[in-house]
Amino acid sequence: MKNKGKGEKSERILDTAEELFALHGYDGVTMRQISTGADVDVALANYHFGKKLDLFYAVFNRRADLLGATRRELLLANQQKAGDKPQTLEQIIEAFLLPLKFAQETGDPGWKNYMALLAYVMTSPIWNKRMMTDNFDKRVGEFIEALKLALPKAKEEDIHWCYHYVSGALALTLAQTGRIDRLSGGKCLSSDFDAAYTRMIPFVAAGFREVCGK
Amino acid sequence: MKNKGKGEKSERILDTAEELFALHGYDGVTMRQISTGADVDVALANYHFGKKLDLFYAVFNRRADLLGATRRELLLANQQKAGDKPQTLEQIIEAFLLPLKFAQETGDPGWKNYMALLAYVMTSPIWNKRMMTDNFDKRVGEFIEALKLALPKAKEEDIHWCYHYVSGALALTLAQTGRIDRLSGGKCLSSDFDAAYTRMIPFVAAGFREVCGK
DNA sequence: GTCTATACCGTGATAGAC
DNA sequence: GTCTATCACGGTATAGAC
Repeated sequence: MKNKGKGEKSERILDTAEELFALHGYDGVTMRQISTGADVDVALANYHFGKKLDLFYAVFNRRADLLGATRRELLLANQQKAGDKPQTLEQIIEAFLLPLKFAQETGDPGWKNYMALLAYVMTSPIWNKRMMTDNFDKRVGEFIEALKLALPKAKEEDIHWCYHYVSGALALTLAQTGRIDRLSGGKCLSSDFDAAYTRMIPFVAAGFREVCGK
Repeated sequence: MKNKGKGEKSERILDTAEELFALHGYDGVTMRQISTGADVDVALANYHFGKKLDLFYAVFNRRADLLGATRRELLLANQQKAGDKPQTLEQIIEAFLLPLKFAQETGDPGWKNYMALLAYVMTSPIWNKRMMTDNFDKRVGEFIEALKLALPKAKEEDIHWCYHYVSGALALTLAQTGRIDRLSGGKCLSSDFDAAYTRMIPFVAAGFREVCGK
């Protein structure tokens, strides 16, 4: 039976691959860079995970499930709290964003790399189609449904476009490009997820209300 | 003197490279794919543009100047129209977004590819640092200044973060990943820039007002 | 000056021996 | 699990045709 990530070297391969893929993209990374970074033999990644492409999927899927589960839990918990009334917009958006903030706060640097990887996949025409479909789209569907309940007057297209803007704002945040650092002369930091999320929630909530009606 | 883009083959190389880089990223494209796509010899791209990296820069810079100039013109025209009063938020945001809409409406498919390329560069930690600094940051500085005038009560950090959200929403739109098509069951289309821009303006304007104060 | 044919050499992914 | 060989492919330089 193939080791599914229990071995130490196996984990190191995933961690290194995650970091490098996040920074340089799939094609910008070689198996040799990964094995060198993980301090293992060139062939070991192959042995554990198969081809390069399968390693990429393994890296992406490792944390995807956990993220999806946390999002779902938060959304359901809020729904129970709200009882019969629809949730507020802010609650829904929080349930969507907070799991990423929590992950970041674990201190595991792997999560930071994973977020940049997620941004890469979200914004790539190629990878988005191949990878977001299986792992994320279903969960997003649940959010869209919650949004419809919270915004009963809204047209469906308007909700979808607004969700798209949230998704974009989130993706650029996850990408941690360092641009806001430059543009603000150091007053804001790409690494400051807390600053990003606290403003993002009111920002997008106001946007939703404006476009989708109160 | 080297041909700076006047020759027909030279243009074909740029167009093909633009399309492929936009879709697969820098490392995902080979010089041979580019020359095959442009139907020219492998060595010709080298002759006109030098190394692969220089070709990438040539592709990126070709339309960057035009885009920046149009943005500047619109911003200045609005400032003159407004006279002493500060511009409205909506005007500023429009001056920022409309040039991309216009470019799209020229019907030149190259612009569509360029937009996806721009999204790629904007969201990549590596390329953002290398390429957005020279070409775009100065112009963005002017927008941020205009925003400060329109939102006199705002803290500088708040403006920067809100600009960051706009930038993200825009990047994901430019990337044309096709995700909104899937999630909306075909009700919305990635290719429909008009739908994207008309909602984006009120969406982000409301967000700015919420976070940065009226 | 524009372009093609071709050759070079390094590097990459991966399979198979151990 | 590891080491090594294979073989294709990639970027780029050069020589010379038009």
